[in-house]
Amino acid sequence: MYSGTMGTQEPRGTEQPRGTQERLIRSTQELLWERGYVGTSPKAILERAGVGQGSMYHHFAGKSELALAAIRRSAEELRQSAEECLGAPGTAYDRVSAYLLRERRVLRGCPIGRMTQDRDVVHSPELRRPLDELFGWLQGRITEVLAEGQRRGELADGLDPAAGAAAVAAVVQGGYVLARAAEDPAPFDAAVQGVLALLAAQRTPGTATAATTG
Amino acid sequence: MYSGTMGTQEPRGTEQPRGTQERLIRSTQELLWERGYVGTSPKAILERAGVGQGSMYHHFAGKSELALAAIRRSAEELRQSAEECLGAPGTAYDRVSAYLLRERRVLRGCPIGRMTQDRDVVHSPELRRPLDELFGWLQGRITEVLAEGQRRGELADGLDPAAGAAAVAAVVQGGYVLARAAEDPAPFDAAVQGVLALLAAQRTPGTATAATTG
DNA sequence: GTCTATATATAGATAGAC
DNA sequence: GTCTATCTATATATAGAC
Repeated sequence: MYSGTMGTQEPRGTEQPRGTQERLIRSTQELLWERGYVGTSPKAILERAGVGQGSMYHHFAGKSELALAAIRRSAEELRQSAEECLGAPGTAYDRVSAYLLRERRVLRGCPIGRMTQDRDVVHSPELRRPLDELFGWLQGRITEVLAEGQRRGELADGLDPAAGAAAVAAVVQGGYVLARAAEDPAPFDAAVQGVLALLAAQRTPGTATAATTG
Repeated sequence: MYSGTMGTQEPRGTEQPRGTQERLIRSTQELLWERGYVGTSPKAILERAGVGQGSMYHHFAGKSELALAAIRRSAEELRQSAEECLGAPGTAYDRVSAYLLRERRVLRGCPIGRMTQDRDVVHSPELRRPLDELFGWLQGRITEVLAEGQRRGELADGLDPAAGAAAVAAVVQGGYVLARAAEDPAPFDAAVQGVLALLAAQRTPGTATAATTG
């Protein structure tokens, strides 16, 4: 049985090869990102992790339990990464802009968004939950940022924060799709520029770039 | 060998069960949509089509050739469907709005967008080409519509048509992702409303709803 | 805990009868 | 053109030795 993503034993600090369980989770994260759930075999996982089959089935009951740990981990990493941009100081526009423009390896796509195209994942309540939670959090967080911008007088009152937030989140996920179809990051960048320009038009006069209006 | 999507023989008009080859393409379209390329087995295809294994390998060299025919067909159907909205009369905003609001079975996602998450598809130049062409066409077509709106004086000159078009296309694809993560069409609808509201703010004063300005 | 068999089902395709 | 064997490789997991 899988003994929990966080629990039992934290890295000792001087743990060299980082532990079998940890390596299994990491290689599963990578493979799910590259190949999706159905395209990822237990064999590929243990080969990339450099462990034997017995080890894998000792730490995890099977493929789906390992995938659950990997998906949770990826979602948490993504959440932290987004929060670094969205929680930074600056105007609402600046923070959303930072989120949209942060360095991404566009052609690799989103490790969590990708999972929504995997039948076995969305059909499993357990596996789907981390996706739902991450994107729910993300939209909520962007909504907060936009609403705060309105309260501060940076953004037009007519803007619907929740709808704007959904559009921003969708542009990122859809940008990946367009970029992968073209095998070129350009459509992603264009979509981001497009939504940013539309959002910029919602700024109130005088909210140019840096407004330290607490 | 597969003898071409369009060619050799068109439906006779009174052809009852529609032909083995046609049934194979249709069931492949469905399965690729539901399960993706890697998740679709030849066995599943022929079972859904109701034909034997020999028939399938008689008409198509293998899975990838069949997938190519199915993907081309789906892309063409999608193109026609989009053109019905984007080529309709009305203001640029109305036409883009019609495209964004047309009836979609949101939780099923986009049959072509889905393929971008399939490693075997994007790594195959032949299989990826129809995706590239469809999304390239789509963004170009929306760009035209927006640019035309500007020329007609309906939309603000400051709007970048190509970036706006990329954003619109991305919102649709990303909307599917958010909706599937939530197992609920609501995020899709919210994203569409969000981008439409932002676009509406680009309309010039006096271009309310129906402007028959030829 | 980790390893090497072993086992069953399916994937993807070929061969050859009708 | 269509069908039923047949075939090899892999997916996913279990068993049991060390």
